[in-house]
Amino acid sequence: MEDLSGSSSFSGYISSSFPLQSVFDFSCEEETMPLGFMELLGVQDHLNTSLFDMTQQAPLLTRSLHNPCSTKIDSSVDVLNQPATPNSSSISSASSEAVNDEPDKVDDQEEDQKKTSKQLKPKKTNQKRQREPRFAFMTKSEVDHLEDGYRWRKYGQKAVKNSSFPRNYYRCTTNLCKVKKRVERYFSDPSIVITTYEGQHTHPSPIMPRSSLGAGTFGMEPFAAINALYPLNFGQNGSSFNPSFIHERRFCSPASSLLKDHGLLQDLVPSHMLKEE
DNA sequence: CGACTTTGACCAGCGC
DNA sequence: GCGCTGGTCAAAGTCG
Repeated sequence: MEDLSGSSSFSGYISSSFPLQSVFDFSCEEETMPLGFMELLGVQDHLNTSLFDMTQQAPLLTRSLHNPCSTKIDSSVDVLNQPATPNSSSISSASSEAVNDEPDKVDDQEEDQKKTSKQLKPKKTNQKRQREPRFAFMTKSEVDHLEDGYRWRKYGQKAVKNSSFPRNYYRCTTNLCKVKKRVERYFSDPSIVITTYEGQHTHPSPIMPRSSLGAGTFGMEPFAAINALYPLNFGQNGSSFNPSFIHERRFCSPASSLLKDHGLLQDLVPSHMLKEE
């Protein structure tokens, strides 16, 4: 399509397609962790075994993405730090913005929409759109929509600039649950799916049988498509996204809570795979 | 028939 | 102010 050829950097792609480029903070510093991934998914209280755990049995993709650097900071992005580890149970819910005035806006919208049947949403001035905290990660998968234990309804699809693959928008089908997710393919490697979650589930996973997850077999059928999983960070300082963070994080800070004993990548990545390209 | 997907249109935010 | 792009809505279509 357009300038794809010129912008083969992942960060560039992220910059254009994710409003979260500032969020990819792969520095090795230990920072406060407002929300863990599974907390964002709303499953931490319901499942001891996370999606990350699923991948322990799956070969992790250790691909080196192009051009690690280059970042511009998008200050509009929610600041959300990396979940320490998927297993982390220490949680401080401090997602900076998000959450608040949603109900009011929703009420207004609903009323107005009822009044003006075909008319679309009332305009909201004064305020920027408030967004839920987000968490993005990459998976290597043949299917776009990865099963994560929740039920999702697709509500939109958009062609994305700099990508020949459309972005799909999903919403949790559970009543009162406002969690959304976006799914798109990495334009330079269609086998990689980038999933971005927004918001927190307010309910247990409706379709994930807990008993099937804990032990060795843990019902892999819904997850069979997942070959690899990259957590993408939501950092605070807009430092560069480094696609090789998978490797670097492993080595850069032994004391880092990101990786400690049960750090994500140590859980996920066999050491020999890290050495492979 | 209900749940879900598709798809075109509309709106908001942002950069120029 | 204008145009571009991302995000969302909702009617119509599809599927089980």
